[in-house]
Amino acid sequence: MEWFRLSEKPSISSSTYCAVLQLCGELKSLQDGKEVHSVISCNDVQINGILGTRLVFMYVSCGELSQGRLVFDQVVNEKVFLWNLMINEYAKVEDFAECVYLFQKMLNAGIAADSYTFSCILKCFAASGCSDLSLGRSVHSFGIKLHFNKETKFCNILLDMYSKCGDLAAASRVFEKTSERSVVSWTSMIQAYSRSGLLHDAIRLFHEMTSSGTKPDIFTLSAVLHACASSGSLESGKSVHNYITGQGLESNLFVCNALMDMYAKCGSMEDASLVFSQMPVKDIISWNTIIAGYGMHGFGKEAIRAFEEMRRDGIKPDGVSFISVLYACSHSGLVNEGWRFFNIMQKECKIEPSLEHYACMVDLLSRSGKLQMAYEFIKGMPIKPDATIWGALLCGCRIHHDVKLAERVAEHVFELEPENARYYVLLANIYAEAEKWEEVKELRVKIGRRGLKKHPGCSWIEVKGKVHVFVAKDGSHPEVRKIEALLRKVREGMKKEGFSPKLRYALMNGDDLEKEMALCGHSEKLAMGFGILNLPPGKTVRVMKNLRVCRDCHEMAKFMSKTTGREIILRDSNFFHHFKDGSCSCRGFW
DNA sequence: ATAGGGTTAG
Repeated sequence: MEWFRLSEKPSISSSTYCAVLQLCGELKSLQDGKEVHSVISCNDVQINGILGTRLVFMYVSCGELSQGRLVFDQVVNEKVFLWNLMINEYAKVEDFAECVYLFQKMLNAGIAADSYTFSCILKCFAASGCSDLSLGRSVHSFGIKLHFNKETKFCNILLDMYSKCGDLAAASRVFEKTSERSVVSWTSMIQAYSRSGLLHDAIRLFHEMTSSGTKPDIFTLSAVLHACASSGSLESGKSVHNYITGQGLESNLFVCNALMDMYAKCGSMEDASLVFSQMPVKDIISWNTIIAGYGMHGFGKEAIRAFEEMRRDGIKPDGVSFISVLYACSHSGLVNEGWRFFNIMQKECKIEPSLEHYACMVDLLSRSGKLQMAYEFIKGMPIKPDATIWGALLCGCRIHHDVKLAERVAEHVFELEPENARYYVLLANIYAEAEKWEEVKELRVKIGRRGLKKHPGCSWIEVKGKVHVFVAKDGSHPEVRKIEALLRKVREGMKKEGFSPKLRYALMNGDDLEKEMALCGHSEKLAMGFGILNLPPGKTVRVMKNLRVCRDCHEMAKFMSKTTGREIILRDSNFFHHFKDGSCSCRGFW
């Protein structure tokens, strides 16, 4: 710039301006860039396509998209590169409409799009997760006409676009047709299965990939570990871990973070903390993952200890760290500690609490029975509470059987999210547990009228590498008779020791025997029974469930852990229960 | 001269 300022302006050639602008763009110095632009204007230098491109590049690199667009509109541009530059910028800020507009304008101007143009526009489709896929499809077929489907990169971005827009079948077709699959193709397809909830297909594809000779990289490993984590397949996760060690990637930061998360979500905090302790370098995500892991398992004290250790290590907690530690407090009933962190966050760390933080606090208060205080807390929030905030209080009302307050809270929830079946089901359960059958019926009608669907309860367990799925009241599993016989025996044993079935959780109107039968059909009981019958003696029974665990099942699990001498680890939609010697790690806070 | 996939909380 010094040299530029001193030089005789009229003698500077266009290509020199280009070089200087290029530099300004790369250094992101808008001030200098603007100065060069004004010199160009003052000296009446003609802004041709080449110089215009540099100007646009300089502005967009400095984050001045609208300035860049002004220049773009002024210059005559016949080069595809400049159009790509512009389209890519709009794709980055997810301005879907502008991307499409420029794309069409470009075609009208007779400029031939290249594969990069397509990748920019498809990236924008993917980012917006567009519900209407017809545009994406037409861009796809247009790309085929130009034979871009021979290019692996083009296919990969297409695959990703379909996957992010929720069309798994189309994504899979693209994958099948990709002739030269790269590691990115495989990773994207694994991710596509994972996104659609087909976690075991994701894991299967990973094994297919390794046997096909394509070597997974850290992106692939993170993706497959995430699939293991979501499905809770500890055995699959361990086999991936073995692969990682074999490749010498066991010290990689990303891989370790994903590994820890996998172990935590598969119910093994021992393995998670082992990975954590052996990491040579830890970042904030590593710490947040371990804190959240302890929280999920009801190890509140350990979560707090990790949080303090992180601060001693000189890592500044971020918003997620506080969500994790508050969540841990709430699942361990540590109300005072929770308040303390909520204050530290604001006063010491200067972090403005977000909706998630408020949700944690409402959860903390209402879970521990301070329902009225939680209500006042919501009323005093400086930002507008959303459905999850009121939903947390509604959950608390269920735990503490407060029907009156639940009705008031539900009004807020239904107003904010009228289409979410979860909340209607939650209120219906509160009514059912209070035996208010008329109200239950009314709500069921309401759910039906709105065309909403309740997710059926479903549990699964891994035995010898195979996943066995149980759905409530579903007798299709070949061993269901044997399981039921076992459960009946357990129930008799419980009754002898004075544990009566928690009939209010049968959620149905009927006589006691009917209720007891309904409770016995719960999917988590079936899965636990199957595990006890089929796993070698002494081996921990690990069961996953898609919804919250039922209270009666919780009692039975405690009892079974005592009579069989086994540990039972049960993962529900947001928490782990460790049953051992007749008690549970959650100590009632869930 | 430009490019594609991944890890935490809810």
